[in-house]
Amino acid sequence: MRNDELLLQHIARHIHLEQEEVDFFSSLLHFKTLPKKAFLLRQGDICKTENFIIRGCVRMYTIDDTGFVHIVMFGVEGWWVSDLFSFLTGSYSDYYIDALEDTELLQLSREQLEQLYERVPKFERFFRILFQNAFIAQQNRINQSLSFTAEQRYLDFLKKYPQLEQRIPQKQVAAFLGMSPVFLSMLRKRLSQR
Amino acid sequence: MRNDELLLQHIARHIHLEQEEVDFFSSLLHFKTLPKKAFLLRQGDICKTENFIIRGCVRMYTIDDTGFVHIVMFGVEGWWVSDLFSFLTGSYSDYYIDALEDTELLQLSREQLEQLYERVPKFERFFRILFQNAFIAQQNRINQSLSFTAEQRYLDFLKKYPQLEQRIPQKQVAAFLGMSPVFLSMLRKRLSQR
DNA sequence: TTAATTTCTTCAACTACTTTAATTTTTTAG
DNA sequence: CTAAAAAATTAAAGTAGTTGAAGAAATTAA
Repeated sequence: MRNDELLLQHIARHIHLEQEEVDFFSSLLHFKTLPKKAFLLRQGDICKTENFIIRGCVRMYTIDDTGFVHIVMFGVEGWWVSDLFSFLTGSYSDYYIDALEDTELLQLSREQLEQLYERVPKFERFFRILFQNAFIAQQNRINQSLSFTAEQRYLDFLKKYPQLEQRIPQKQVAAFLGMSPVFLSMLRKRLSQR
Repeated sequence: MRNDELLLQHIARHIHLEQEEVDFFSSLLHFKTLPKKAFLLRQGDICKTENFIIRGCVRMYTIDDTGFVHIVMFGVEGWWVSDLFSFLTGSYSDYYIDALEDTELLQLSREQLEQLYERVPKFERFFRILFQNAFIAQQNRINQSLSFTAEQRYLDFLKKYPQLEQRIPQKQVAAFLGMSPVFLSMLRKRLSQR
């Protein structure tokens, strides 16, 4: 199987491409493996790529003054990750991205992306829909962080990403949900006793 | 001044339009006034429009089981508001949108938007950039809701939207920042005493 | 396989923030 | 301009979630 199979499937859901457009697109992609614990981006770096995950799992996070980790997103197969702001403006990133499992990525640099928009404008549509959906998901998450208790956030996480909990250490789940690992452990006990 | 002046300026920052494209676009817009306290959307409604604010101020919020208001976003001049998920899927909305001041809007329905994408595909680019920027802003807000204290969130709000605090009741600011109005009042006192 | 490291759990002390309720100030409406 | 309603302040009691510390369990590495 071609390593861009998954990505092409995702694209085909939203736009139709001619074979030559597929070939051009594929020629722009750069394949990269990221072993577990390796960094894709560190605070202070400039984010040079948009990254599509074809296998594995990454987290994107910040570290505060007291050394705590706060996870802004997990990325698994079929997701895009990058610090978009740094990527688009060339500014230094506040974020870290590293691999929680051995991971395989397809990368697009900014110049390549711009070439792509120019040569195949249909990709404007593809990314418009991609960001539109990402925006909706984030708006929902913001709403829940305002209106849900820690327990509700955890239960919703289980429902929304049923497979993810097995793959990710519990303390990372806590750092994603905005609670301490100790409290998440307590929550889980309380829930299991019902 | 034409009532679509502001919107056309925003668009011109990202794409170039021919006069006939401008005219076609303008012909799709529907002007609407929303008096203070009037609803643009209620929970249970289907969101039928994307709304560009040319004057005034709105809030988008949910109400939880205990009757509390949680504000997901404010919108002022130059911002788009809608429940995108409901708008795109036709599902019932969880959100309320109402006006905090007398407000004027330009509205686009889904059919009109689809016509627009078809006749002037450059708008794919415009909305791609719009959602891309909105995504970045939201990602930042999620990160801050995870890693900032209530005080840091308030100070950042003041810095990011210096003009907004004058226009919006303090309790709404609290509902936006994810703290109780009582606590925000305490915070402000503490800060002013330094 | 074992040692080393990381993660998870449990408990108790603590704190950032909420809740309730009473008073004052500001805004709105007639 | 005045009355009524809404918003902001203050104080006190309460609670959801944190912190720190110590042991148990699981994972990693050699």
